[in-house]
Amino acid sequence: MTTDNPFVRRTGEEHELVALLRRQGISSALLTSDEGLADLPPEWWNGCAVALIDTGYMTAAEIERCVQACADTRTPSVALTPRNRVPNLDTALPLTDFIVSPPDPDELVARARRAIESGAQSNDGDSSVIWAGDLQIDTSSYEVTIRGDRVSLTFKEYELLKLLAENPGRVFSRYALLNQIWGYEYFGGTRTVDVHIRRLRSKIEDAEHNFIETIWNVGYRFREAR
Amino acid sequence: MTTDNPFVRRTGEEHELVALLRRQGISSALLTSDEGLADLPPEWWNGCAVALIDTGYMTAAEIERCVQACADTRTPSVALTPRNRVPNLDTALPLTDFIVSPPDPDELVARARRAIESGAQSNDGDSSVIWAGDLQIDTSSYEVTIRGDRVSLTFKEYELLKLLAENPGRVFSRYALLNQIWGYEYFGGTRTVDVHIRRLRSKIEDAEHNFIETIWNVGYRFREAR
DNA sequence: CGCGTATTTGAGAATCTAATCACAAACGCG
DNA sequence: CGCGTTTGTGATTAGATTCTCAAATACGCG
Repeated sequence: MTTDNPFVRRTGEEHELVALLRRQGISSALLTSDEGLADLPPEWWNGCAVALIDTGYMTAAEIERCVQACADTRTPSVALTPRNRVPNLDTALPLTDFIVSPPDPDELVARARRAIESGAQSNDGDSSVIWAGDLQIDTSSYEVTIRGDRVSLTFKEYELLKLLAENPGRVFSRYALLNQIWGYEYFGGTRTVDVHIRRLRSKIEDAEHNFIETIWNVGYRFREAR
Repeated sequence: MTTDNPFVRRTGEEHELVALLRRQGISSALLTSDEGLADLPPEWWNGCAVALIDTGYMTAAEIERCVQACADTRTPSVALTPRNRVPNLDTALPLTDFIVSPPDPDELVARARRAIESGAQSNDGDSSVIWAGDLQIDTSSYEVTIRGDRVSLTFKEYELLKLLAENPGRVFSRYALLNQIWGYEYFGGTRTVDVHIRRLRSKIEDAEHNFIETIWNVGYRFREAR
């Protein structure tokens, strides 16, 4: 994230907020004016996971332009609003969230996280999507897509993939998988797991894309993202 | 909104919050426990534009159940969270917003408004007509037309279609449908849902138009618009 | 390299779920 | 009350999923 943009003023307290978020692994920018906003290159926005908009000294029109710029670039936005101006907040603004300023650090971090999360959710209100490389698992619609293509999985295959993909790198023994997905101990077939893994693989993997690794003598795991 | 529900305790400060919102024209309920939540009839939720969840004395599991109940009924939810528990907020929860408790009145009103707004946006603004592909559902006149032709649905069929079509892509389990439309848990009859789905399908679908998808082992969903 | 063991694979049987049907009960209404 | 409509339920059927078994293949190790 470029730090020398003219309109991203970093004086005293403001700078601290961005630093605070960075310490939490969140890249942010603090907007204190709408000057030059329109001229920012797309790359700049890519380096900014969430924009803080300090509305303290802005006019309503300025605030709107900042909020709009964020919305246009799909950057989540959190407005810092003095307590006495909270009632004036325009609910029609495409603002992701707001926080009373001066903000409590924990609350700011929480709101920044939530703002980023909410942006990640595609269209559906409460849809939660697990991304795993080229794989996308939508747990609210039970849909799995691989590089955009829809994959049709059976229930058990889906459960298996979800469990593995939620825990990339973690190795699950067959026994553990049986317990987690089948819900009770099986009499007989630990082979059952193998077969389901096989069918799952045949649906989501091809020569150049391999997701599920076999750990000999132990079990299976989802390949960690590189 | 019924005020004598056992789990919606209205003691001192809490009651004031609901009253405060009502003075602003916002109907709300304050949840302080998850007891009896599942048994609430759909009408109850209709009278509640936004739910305040006082997380102060709840366990994480209780909170999750409350939040989930709101999400299931598409009621916006705002969690009242003590300052020291803000960092523990689970971003994965389908919570609409949160506010540090004890809340500032103006901020609470603003967040309640925004929460309600955000929920309303999920559908088509303020139009009473739901469009879903060739299907048009007029919620003010209870009329359904498909490519202009009027379809005559029974009450339950209409309710079912409306719920599904309002949430394209979202999967509803039979259990969820029973709760939402029938309003209480059924003894035995999950077949009931199947049969109503079938009757609905026979009225709105034909060989080349398929709206309702079956998700094996899970439930049904309205096909997402492409 | 060769052996024992673990995993993968294929195909069919067994099981389970959803769709369908037929009918009964409940409801609304003149 | 009698009739038509809507809703609920059990039985049956069709079809998809899951499980099992055995053969083939891959791996680890001496």
